[in-house]
Amino acid sequence: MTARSSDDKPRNAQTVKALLKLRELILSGELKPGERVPELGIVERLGVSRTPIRLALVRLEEEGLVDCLSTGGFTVCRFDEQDIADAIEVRGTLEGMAARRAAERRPDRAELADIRDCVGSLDALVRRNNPTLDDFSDYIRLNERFHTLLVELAASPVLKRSIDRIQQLPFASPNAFVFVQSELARSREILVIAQEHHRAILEAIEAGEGARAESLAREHSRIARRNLQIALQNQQQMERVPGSPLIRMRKRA
Amino acid sequence: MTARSSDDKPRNAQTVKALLKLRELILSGELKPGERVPELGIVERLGVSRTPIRLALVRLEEEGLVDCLSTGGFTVCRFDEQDIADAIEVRGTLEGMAARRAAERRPDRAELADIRDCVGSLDALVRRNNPTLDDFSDYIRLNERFHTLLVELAASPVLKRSIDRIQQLPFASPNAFVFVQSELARSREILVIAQEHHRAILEAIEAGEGARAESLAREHSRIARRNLQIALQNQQQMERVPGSPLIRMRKRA
DNA sequence: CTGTCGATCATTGTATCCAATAACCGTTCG
DNA sequence: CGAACGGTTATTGGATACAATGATCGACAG
Repeated sequence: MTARSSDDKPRNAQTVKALLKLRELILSGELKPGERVPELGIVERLGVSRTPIRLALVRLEEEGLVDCLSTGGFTVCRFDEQDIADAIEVRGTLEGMAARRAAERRPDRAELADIRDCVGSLDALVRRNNPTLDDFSDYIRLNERFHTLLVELAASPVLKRSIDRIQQLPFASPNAFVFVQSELARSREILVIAQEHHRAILEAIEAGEGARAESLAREHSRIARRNLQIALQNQQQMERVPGSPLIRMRKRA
Repeated sequence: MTARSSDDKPRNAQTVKALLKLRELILSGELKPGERVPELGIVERLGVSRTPIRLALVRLEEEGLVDCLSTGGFTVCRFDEQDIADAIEVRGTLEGMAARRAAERRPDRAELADIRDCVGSLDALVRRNNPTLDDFSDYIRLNERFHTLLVELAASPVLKRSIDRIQQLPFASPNAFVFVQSELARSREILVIAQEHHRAILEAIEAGEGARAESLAREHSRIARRNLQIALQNQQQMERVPGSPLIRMRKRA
């Protein structure tokens, strides 16, 4: 989609701009859930003609961020707590399948080099007694890398695509709720547990233990579920979840 | 997407036409894997202007049937045997999650009525000693219904959407390989086994046995995997697989 | 013969316009 | 007050035109 020609400017630069900006308007809450996306308003706002905007909206619909109306046009989608939890679980289920497939493939030394390095780096990070904000930043980067490498080890384009697609929902990504950990009194402990999962998943893959790898990867996604529950008790944290304006909070009786 | 106004003609009738026709051209092999989709050629062929065609192509890209080129435009995707097997497995994994979630929800009598009827109808069908072609037709309809109802019982829009998306690949649908069974000498036996799975999945859901339901649903998708293997030995059968022109057959050395 | 360059043509992305239809508002009636 | 209707305005889908760029072909040089 970000089709790039030789000078690195996409051939469809206006469509890319429309897509990025629209996504931003939606995720920031400027375009509110349930409201119609006003094409002409976006035209004025972005300085792009309607055509690329309409192409971008079709893509955003496939991402799950907008729905089309029977009368024409699009509205911004809304998600509730259950949707978030389910998205995390779908990701965990598919990553579980990726871990199992990775183990079943019996990857060789060269294939495992990157993920071993990554787990080693995560280990060194987690071993620090008082994690700084920089440490947390590094953790987020390496965590994402671990998940990416895990999926690549499964060597299945179809599976990767399915995982990428659920992760188009911003709150479904592996790092979506990691920030919650950084604010807990026992934040280091949770890092320790998460890293134990990473390490054990790698170990299971190395040993060709598919069922173990799958179970561990699915349990690993439970950390995000736990963080979701924590964030739900804290409005300020919930506001920091990627895509939070799309999330309808349950009314307090 | 098929946004329909009050008189049942979609407001975007040209875009729908373009989408349906393009999909057909791709799945029938008229637009060949690896080849560029010629917009103007499609304009002439369908009698639709370029705008709806381009909107349809973006949707087909999200379906996985076309890829965009860095130089602009789209090419038809190609899949190999591993992609098919993986698509079936992703579907099975997600349907496994659906079955587990359905069981965990403890649905009441009313919620289970439809799927019970469906399983009952499948039972009556499978009990016949010599299945006719009409029987097979009914089987296909009821089989699809079973899978649809199963996913609905999970009561998760996010999960349903993930399953719908993998099923956009034609060879990943629950019925994609059922025809292979109709041509086997022991075709009734395979129906019996498949129906045992349906029945047991329902039983597990009724009993709230999530792990059992999940395992059964995943094993159930293995029937399609088996039929894939059978079809791979038989060029004529392989040609009848939905989307077969997209599939690159392995060269015989 | 092969590679490079330039010209031409075909294709695609985008902007703009037109027409259809949905939404909104005001008025009237029960 | 609420519902129905009609008129007006706004919005969206589709068609078309224009410009940019990629692909192709022929000529020339090494």
